[in-house]
Amino acid sequence: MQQQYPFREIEQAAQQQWESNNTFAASENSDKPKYYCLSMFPYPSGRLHMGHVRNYTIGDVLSRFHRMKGFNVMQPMGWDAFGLPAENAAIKNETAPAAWTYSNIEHMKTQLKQLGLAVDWQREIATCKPEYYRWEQWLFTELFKKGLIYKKTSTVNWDPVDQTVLANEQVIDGRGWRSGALVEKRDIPQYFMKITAYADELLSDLDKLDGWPEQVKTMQRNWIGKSYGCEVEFPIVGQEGNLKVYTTRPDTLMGATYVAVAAEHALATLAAQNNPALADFIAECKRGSVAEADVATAEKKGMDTGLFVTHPLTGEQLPVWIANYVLISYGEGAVMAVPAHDERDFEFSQKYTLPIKPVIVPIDWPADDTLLSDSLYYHNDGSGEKSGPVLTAPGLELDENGKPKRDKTIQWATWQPAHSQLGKCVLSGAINGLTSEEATTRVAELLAAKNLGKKRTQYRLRDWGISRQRYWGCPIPIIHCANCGEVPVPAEQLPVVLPEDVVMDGVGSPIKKDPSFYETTCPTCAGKATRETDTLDTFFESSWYFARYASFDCDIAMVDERANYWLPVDQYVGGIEHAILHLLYARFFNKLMRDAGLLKNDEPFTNLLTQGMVLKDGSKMSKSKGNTVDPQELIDNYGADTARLFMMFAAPPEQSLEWSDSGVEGAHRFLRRVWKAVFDHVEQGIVAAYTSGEVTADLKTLRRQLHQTIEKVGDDYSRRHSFNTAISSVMELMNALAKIEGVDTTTRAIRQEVLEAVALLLSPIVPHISEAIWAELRPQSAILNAGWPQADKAAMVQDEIELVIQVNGKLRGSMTVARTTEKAAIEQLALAHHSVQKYLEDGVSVRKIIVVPNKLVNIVVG
RNA sequence: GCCCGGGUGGUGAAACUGGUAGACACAAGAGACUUAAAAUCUCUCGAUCGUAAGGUCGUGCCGGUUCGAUUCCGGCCCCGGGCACCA
Repeated sequence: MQQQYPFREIEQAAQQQWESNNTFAASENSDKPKYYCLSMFPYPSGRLHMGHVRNYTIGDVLSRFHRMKGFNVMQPMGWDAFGLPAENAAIKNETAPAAWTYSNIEHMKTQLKQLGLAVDWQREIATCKPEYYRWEQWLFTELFKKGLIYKKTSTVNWDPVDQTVLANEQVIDGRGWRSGALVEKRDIPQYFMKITAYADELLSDLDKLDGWPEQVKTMQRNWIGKSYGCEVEFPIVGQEGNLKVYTTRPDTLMGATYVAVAAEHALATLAAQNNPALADFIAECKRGSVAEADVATAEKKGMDTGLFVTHPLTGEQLPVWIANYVLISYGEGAVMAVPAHDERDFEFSQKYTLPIKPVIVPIDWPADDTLLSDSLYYHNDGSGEKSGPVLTAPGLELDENGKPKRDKTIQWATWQPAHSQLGKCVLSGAINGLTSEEATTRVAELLAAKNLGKKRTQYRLRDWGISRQRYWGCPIPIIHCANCGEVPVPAEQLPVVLPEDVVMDGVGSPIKKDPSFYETTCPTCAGKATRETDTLDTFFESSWYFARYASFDCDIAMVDERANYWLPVDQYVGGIEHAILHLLYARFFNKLMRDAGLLKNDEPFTNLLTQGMVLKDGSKMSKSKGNTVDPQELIDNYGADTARLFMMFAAPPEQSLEWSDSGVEGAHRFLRRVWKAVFDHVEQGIVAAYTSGEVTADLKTLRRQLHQTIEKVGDDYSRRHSFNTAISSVMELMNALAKIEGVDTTTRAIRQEVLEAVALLLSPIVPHISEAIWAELRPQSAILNAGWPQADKAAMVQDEIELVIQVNGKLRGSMTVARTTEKAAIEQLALAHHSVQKYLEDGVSVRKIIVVPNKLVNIVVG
């Protein structure tokens, strides 16, 4: 054994052996329970970054741990290979996106192998290869035939100078990133997937996902956003037809003081026909990006259309406004505005001095008939502090200005109706006195009687637009025929292959300018026809790759029976940034594939671990911030085991991780200490690990710690995913071992026992060094066959325990008692304890004694 | 703006079910070894008062519940993730 820790040699040797023996090849023919461990596949951007190292180390630790626990493990790897960066790189470097992508994959694959991942590389897939995307083209045609994919117009960011569609990311402060031109919204026809048809199941099945973080499920629930409300129709004054709105608060209908429509709404277009000022305003609203964050943070602006609608219940005429805070894509693209009970409507009404009419009060307010009409009080206290309107009832105390006193004892004077809580209806005619819940039902009935509305369930979730006007993506398998319309490409003509040998000039997609791609014949009538030249959203590829790994080499179907062996994925690991979109789309695809008879499971991922980001100097490592650390240097200088150990030790996996050069040094130092401890032991000759016999108290304590550590580390790996504390407890064990100096037979046998266990406990995290030291400790056996160590329960038993003594909850001392000491005896010992005595003087009496078993005694005096 | 997280020493963090705040590391300081340096090893290390014993304060801020709160509740501040065409 070498005295110095030879990490390069060790790592190379181990990796070569794993590769030549196909050590981590997964097979469906096993008696063991299966464990499918999947990490989110990387986009082949060129080089591995620290986020990859963290993600894949977590996945590898879980894979290797489960392998040791006796599972039939599959851990695959592949490439999310289509996407925008390849086009940008192609324009910049004058290379084809395909060539750039393939060379990146080559390099990154080498890097991943240097990390020592227990991956089954036979199953590698790249989504840009026809043998992968032909199957999603096939699924597309099937879903198209079923009506689950359809075409409609929708809005994109348009760069009027570059004449191109921009991704949200490419819009900076409302301008195109290359041209600097003001971006416009433009409507173009696109394909959509009917994810809303699965909204209910996507929502309700979240309850089955016990292995998912609660925060992710909450985010998905809110994203789907099921709401129960009402559609309400407002007849348009002087014209045929009604303006339809959707509201979640029908109980506030009597408080509506205007209606607002989105700039894209048909009524807005109509009103602008003979009104240039309005047309200008609509044009202004259509500037800027389509991103919801931009729309929602924009200053609230609006303009009166001059049109009026009739309130469906009161007959009152309400003005119609165009407002930039109304989203065309949600509900009906129009809202009834109730400034008294909606924050946004309130802000808008303040700005444009529209009336505010409070109609909801807390349940225990006086009955409506005691409210006088002049008791309605619009409040703006002039303090500059934002304040809603305040309702006041007779009998309330008013100050010298006639305003209700802001006094805590008079609840109403400080209650601001603009906060949107539920309550009881007042000043509301036919629904006076009803609770919000009762009013909701009653309003629906009243509207239904007039044929001007009804109850409706609404989702925030929208259908998924999948068309992209870009080159480097999967071609949409549709043929446009003048006679037959949109014809899906027949299965036997798939795949529609994306030409890879192209030149990117930065103006539009090469296939849109390539007749040899788009000119074709109609599969139905054989007449001249053109291919669709849009490509699919890259989320399409990443929505089903988890199934393809099981059937990676199947060339007759999208997936085969092996998918039903491996799925669902037992453990999915990836960044928290994918909590909504990717994970929702993948769940959706799983259900689509199930309903197409391809899969049996309802949900794709049983357990989910969302890993935090890698930061440096408090912010995310990224090229643009110039704060990246190249993992390659780390691997070259310290080895993969150090990189892995540091990543797992620096923070729990779900939290963000702060990069630290000296932390890496520390991780490396620990591995050297482990190596040295084994070297020193082995130098004197290896022995059989301790099994039984008399031991000294110190050795007994060491063995107790050893077996407690085995138990804890197993729990940390499996239940808690708390790799950092697993490592720290092994460090503590090594520190304890270092204090034991004896060289007698028993001590050496116990040292052997500890070191063997340390190799096993650390092996999921640092597999190379663990394998090497195991080979020294047990020359005739392989660590990969050793399995997870068993904790010896008998060795873990503690005869004496330390109890903390508190007086009034403050720490005053501690005492050691036998484990079996009775509660009463503990109380007496605590009262008699010297640290307690001075708190019992001066006639204070003991009021209560609380004994928390194995923890503490708290004496309450007073 | 909306939804979801997070905030603990000089730093990364630990405290798992309301029960000893700061385990384990990093950095720093002191010492040992060495011709010297590196490496390694030993000790100190939240703030504050005290010669010491010991006391007081302390987990973003304000308030509450409790014998006891980093942990539960209410309100606020700051930082991060997502917002449907970045992946």
